[in-house]
Amino acid sequence: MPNIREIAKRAGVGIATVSRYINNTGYVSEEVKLKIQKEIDESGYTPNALARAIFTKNSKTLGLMIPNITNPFFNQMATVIEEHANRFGYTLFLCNTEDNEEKEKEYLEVLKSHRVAGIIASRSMCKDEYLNIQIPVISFENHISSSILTISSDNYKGGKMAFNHLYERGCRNILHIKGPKTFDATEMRYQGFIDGAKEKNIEVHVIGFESDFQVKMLEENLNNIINIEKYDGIFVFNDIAAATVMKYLKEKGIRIPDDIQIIGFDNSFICELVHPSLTTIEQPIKDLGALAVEFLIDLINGEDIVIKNYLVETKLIQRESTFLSSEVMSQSLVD
Amino acid sequence: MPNIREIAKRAGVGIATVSRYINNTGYVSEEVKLKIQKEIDESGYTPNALARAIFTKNSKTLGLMIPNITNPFFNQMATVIEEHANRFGYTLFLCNTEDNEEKEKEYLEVLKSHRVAGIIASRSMCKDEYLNIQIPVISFENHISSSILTISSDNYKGGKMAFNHLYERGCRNILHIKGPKTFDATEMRYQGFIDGAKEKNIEVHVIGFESDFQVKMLEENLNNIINIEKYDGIFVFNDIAAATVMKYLKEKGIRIPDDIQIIGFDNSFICELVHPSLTTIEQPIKDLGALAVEFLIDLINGEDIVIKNYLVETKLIQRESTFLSSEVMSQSLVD
DNA sequence: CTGAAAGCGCTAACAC
DNA sequence: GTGTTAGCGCTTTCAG
Repeated sequence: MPNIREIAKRAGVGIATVSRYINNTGYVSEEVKLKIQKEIDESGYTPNALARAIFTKNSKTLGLMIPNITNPFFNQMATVIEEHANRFGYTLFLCNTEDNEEKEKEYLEVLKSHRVAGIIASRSMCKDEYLNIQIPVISFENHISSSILTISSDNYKGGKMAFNHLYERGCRNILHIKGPKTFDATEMRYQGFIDGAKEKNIEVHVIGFESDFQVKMLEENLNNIINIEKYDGIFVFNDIAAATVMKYLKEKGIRIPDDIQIIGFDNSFICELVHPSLTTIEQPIKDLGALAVEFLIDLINGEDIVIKNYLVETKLIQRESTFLSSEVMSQSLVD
Repeated sequence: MPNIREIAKRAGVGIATVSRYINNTGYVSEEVKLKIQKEIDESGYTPNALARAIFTKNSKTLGLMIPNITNPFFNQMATVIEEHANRFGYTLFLCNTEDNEEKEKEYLEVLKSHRVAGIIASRSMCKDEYLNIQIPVISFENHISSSILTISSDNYKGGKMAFNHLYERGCRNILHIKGPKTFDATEMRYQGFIDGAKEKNIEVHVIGFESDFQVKMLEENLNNIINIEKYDGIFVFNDIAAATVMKYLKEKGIRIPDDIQIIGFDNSFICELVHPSLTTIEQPIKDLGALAVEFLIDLINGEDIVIKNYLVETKLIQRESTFLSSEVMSQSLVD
């Protein structure tokens, strides 16, 4: 791959002229333009973004720091973020932290060394490392520090919504299967759920679950609930875990929604794939991703962002795992 | 963020000494080492990987070009690839092509400009663009060109395995729901399936499906199969599509595996999530990903790789959607 | 309109 | 052991 000097020489012009032509900055005569383009085409020249970045102090790259690209929520976020970043001319470094502090720290160093223009992070395990970072950072789902804008869906309201939905569908013996304590998002869902129950003076049960997306462990947990059949409604912290619960119930011969109604969180593709389809609280992933990128680009461009917490509304998506409206009619007669 | 000159000045040493210290190349006295480290710590200095790359001609970055990080197969691959790349000190650019030729071409330019050390690509829509590329490339799943090593699981054998399994489980009226024509992988599964059927002198039916991972479209297709209940076994090109088929069947009151047995492909987490759990052909994703990275690193390091096609064995994972062994016993008496 | 030259941050000869 | 210097490929003044 030739460099700009080579192109300049071949085209018989100065190096600055080639630069001006490539970047469309300053005047270049039509005639010269053609000559340069010809040399570029023939040699397969592509400007070196690294050299450019060194000078312009903008690498046009972003770091995406997430626990696990295998998780539907994060891979959907990644898709939206990638698409938007692209629109602004930015390319993404993929950093899977595996919720591992060491790995995240290392990645943070790598991103710094590659001089990424900004970082979008979620569920940090080394929040202190972000305190004196000189790179613009946006966080989603989890709070990192008071100086970093966090974008998330309104998990609290979502949790309350979940409770209220089960309540309205006639459930009075409700269980919440709650996510790991270290995740702000699932913690908020739990809070919203609890508060919803208090408002209706309903006593609810909660069991915790200590790691993300590990179906096996969830199954073990479920076996510890001796009388799961005594509940008539379950709110699970996310869709995949909810699907696992559904499977467990089906295997015990418990009918959904007839015996137990169930509601998840996220509105991932899983909801439509399971039978019966899963009622859930939708997180507006497209909005979350778009906002994250737009705020980050603003920060990169030196704009001041005063807001430190940005909540996006969630939405109930009703499906078969809680009674559909037609069935609710007849059910309410019984109630 | 200071630069190396700044650190050198503050530590009262030469710039080359700092470089030597950082890169552990050449001698530096203990005393000076301490002074330099102190300045690095105090200033939060991180070496500029961009500048370094310009000189060393190795950016220590790789491009991962895949259709869609939302697809479980690709996000699992991405996870393995990321992990291995990391082990060799490489960081990944995430490039979702969406199976879109324009997007892939643009990304190829971006990757070139960022001087990635290598590219791992799958399911390219612009194979010609790879012909004269000056960057090491490894492809997985799909063939790009005769000069590019393709790593994939043995989809042909996998397809045959799927047929044979259904056959052994007693199915004689078998349907294959086949993936898009443009995907080498699903095409090979189809071929293996067909050939397996020929060997047993069984006539099979095949319906095609023209886009990836679009559950809605699959459902529309299914409605066109008037008599799906006449089949007793179905092989679907991947697990998600298979799960969709299962759901469709359940809604029609067809029992799995009693009325129709079903087998998928990939062994993604979906298999364990659906009820009954889904029998499938496992792709050894960990091996595929590890191999892809290792071969790519070899290429980057200038090694010659003569092999142009590397197949990894698939494996049958039997679950409830085809009879489990105990049930097979009694079933074979009937047969 | 165009080119020479300085400088971005780094590495590696090459002297001392 | 260490510092000076050239040069990696680029952009951008600043003359002409």
